[in-house]
Amino acid sequence: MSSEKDEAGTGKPPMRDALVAAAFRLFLERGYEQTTVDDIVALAGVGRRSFFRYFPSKEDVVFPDHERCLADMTAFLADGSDDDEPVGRVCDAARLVLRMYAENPTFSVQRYRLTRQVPGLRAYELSVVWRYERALAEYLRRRFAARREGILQADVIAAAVVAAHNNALRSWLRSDGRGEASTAVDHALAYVQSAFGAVPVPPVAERPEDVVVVVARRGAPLWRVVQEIEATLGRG
Amino acid sequence: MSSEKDEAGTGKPPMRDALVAAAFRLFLERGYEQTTVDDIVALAGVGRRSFFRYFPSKEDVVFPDHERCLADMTAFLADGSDDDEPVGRVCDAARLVLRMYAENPTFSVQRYRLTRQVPGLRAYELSVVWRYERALAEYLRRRFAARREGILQADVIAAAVVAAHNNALRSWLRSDGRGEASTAVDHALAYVQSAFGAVPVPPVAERPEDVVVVVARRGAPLWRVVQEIEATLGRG
DNA sequence: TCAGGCGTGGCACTCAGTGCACACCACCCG
DNA sequence: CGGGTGGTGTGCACTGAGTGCCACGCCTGA
Repeated sequence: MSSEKDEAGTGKPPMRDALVAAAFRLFLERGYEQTTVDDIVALAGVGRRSFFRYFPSKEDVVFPDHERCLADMTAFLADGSDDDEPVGRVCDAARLVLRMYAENPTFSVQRYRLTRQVPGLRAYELSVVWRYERALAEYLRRRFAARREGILQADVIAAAVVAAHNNALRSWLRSDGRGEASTAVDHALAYVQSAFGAVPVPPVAERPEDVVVVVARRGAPLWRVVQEIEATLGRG
Repeated sequence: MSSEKDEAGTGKPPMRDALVAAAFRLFLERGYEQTTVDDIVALAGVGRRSFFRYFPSKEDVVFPDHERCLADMTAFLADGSDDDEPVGRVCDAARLVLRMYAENPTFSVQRYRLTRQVPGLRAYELSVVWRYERALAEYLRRRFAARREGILQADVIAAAVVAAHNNALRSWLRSDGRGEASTAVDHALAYVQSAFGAVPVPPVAERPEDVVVVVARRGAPLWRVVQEIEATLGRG
């Protein structure tokens, strides 16, 4: 094992990457459950104890960058101002996750195939996704603190955003990472935004003389009302 | 260990129940992770091997009835006719889960406290919830097969229904199972139904003179407009 | 009475994960 | 220069979950 120095100032320990690479080689050629941690460390040429220094569990080696991504998302949500439209903000936060997947399409596709067929990994992925969802929900709870049903709305909208994101992400992964991932996700998130009323407003901002009048029957489905408004406002 | 006969035709093996009882006694008095399977089988007076005959893993003993409940939900969804309103149907399916929790309030509350503080159990619960969500989503996918965005809508609505249900369920559990669980869930599910268009509408439907007029500046954030409408319509 | 199924128990084994002690290396300090 | 000192990698022994296998008792039907 060459004791390589950390080159070019990237703070990445090379050993960690070596373990991920060795793990995936074995997972792909003989399956996740058929690979023991001993196999991985043998191929990587390191001690078994070191594996658990970098990854708390065998499953963690399959999701090596989610911890960082979750931190990025939390920071992104904390950075926002109170002028941000909340639902749009959490949609943008979800796009951060997509970007991480899109950075390494082949790796992401391999991991997707792995998690699809190994129940243990699927369960682990659920707990990862759950943490993203919690981060979004906590943000929305703060932003909706004034609303009567803020907590409920926050949880539901966070779940919907995550579901839409995952739907688009998975369809992209199923296509072997061909095509542009972001368009599918944009489309899916737009659906959620339309359902929950918040639509990006950016371009039209300065024409205060334009006024829209909407007449709605009390008891009408809210989404129909929103659809009308969207149509009237000239987008959607 | 008295070799009791199966009384009154309930198809329940007594050994299974004895294991659940022994497990929860130990979990509550010394914690989940501090209790080994050996402890459980010793208290229940059975062989260690028999534990894994009834429960595939130590975690399963905490959720002894979810398997049956999931089967009930699947059957319920399969039984429905094509005339059912789909979103209403999945909401009713979610209420089945609530009913299971409400059948044993004290047990449900104990389990809730346990899962809240043991990460491993939380992860396991996620995979249980995921299976419910999949069942709902599969049903909606079938019902929405004709829609352009049927798959996306099915996944998003299923996630929203589950999130709303869980939000209400947890608030009920946090109150130690006091009060009526169903009212909170009804309320939460009504919010989801209003967001996704299928509104029961029953009582208000016949008053076409109730009209809401909203005046909005073009370019105003749509979510602000929606907030006004929600307030005016008297929900939210 | 014997044959065969079934529920159960015991035993040994694999493997993930942990605690602990030790070795090595860099850097700092007197 | 010698001796701390902290971080990082390693070896070892141990716990505990989960599994495969086989043997035993029990019940049932031929």
